[in-house]
Amino acid sequence: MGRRKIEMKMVKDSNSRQVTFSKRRSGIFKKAHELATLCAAQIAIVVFSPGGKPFSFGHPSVEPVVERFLNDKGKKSTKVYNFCRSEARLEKLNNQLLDLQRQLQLEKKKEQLLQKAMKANEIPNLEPLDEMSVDKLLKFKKALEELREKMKARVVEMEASSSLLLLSKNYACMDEDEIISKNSFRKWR
Amino acid sequence: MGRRKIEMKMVKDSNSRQVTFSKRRSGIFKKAHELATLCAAQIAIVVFSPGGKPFSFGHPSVEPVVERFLNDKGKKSTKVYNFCRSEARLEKLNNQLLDLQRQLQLEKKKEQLLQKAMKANEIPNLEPLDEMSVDKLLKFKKALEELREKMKARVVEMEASSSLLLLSKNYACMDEDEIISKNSFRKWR
DNA sequence: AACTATTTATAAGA
DNA sequence: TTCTTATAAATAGTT
Repeated sequence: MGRRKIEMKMVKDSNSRQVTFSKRRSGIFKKAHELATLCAAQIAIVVFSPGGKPFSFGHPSVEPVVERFLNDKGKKSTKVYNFCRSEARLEKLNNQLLDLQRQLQLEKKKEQLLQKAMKANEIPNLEPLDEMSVDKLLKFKKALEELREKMKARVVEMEASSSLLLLSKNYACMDEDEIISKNSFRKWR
Repeated sequence: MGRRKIEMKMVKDSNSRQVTFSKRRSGIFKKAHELATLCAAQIAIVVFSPGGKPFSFGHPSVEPVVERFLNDKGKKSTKVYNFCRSEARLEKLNNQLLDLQRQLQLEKKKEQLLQKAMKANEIPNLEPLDEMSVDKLLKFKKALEELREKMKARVVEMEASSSLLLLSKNYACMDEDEIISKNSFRKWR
């Protein structure tokens, strides 16, 4: 499009490349705005210039669109990108918290009882914890360990920048089940 | 662009709107591909059709580009999106894990000791836990409670879909020092 | 930044 | 839906 047709290869001259980038970025953002207007569609674009500078366009804005996308994905994808629905994740976190709370209350009560018992038996400075508590803590620890391993792998995978998204994703979806196929996502091509 | 010039308003007819969406989405994705090829640029696009179906294009793929963008943002913005560097976040998680592990080992050892003591003193079924352990667990619980509260607020705010990003952000940055104010988290809108 | 000769995208119609 | 095509829009090279 222009005075001449150009080859679809990287523009070699750095200055020309920057000019082409600016022009085409503007063009794409304009098209995105039109798409959003004409079709009442949400769209987010993020792009890095050859020099590494970030640009973005979003309707209504980048973040909610991206998050909607990432959340949606979890409903359908089986491999790495298994995000869960927010509600499910929240509920899970809540349950973990409630478990912890119950545990702690139990511990505090037993602590009191045990300390009394200790005094009565002249064994100082000991506090109560039943086997269930220890078991639950061990399970929680294990889950966190798995999370850490996944994050490590991810960090390596993505060069210098690790995935905070994936962290929370894996954490929240630890035992999620509703998953289909990763390939169903890229409709383009 | 076409047989006729059209007004830049939402296409009223639902079918026409879907057709327009499909055509223009293809066009934008093609332009994005060209931009990436010509300029060696990274680009990610996510878009929802009028019917709410997600489509995406990414070079090299959506996630790393989006994450780079979000991470970059945190470095420069004093406002909302203060993500932490991945490494810092990972290290913090690691430390939390190590703390938990130490705690558990301590508990297990004390449990054994206490059970022996119990038997010696004829007090059955009690296990050891020192005051430090309880204190640490209480602090951890408190942090998780704060997280839960933030998530709840967030979910309400964003209609049905809560912010996984913000979850992990708040979680990983729980005791970060480069946080400006608690309110600075809800920036959009 | 502006200007155009061309190429490309696309609205309507089939 | 897919294709055709007249026209609008984008843009490569130029000034």
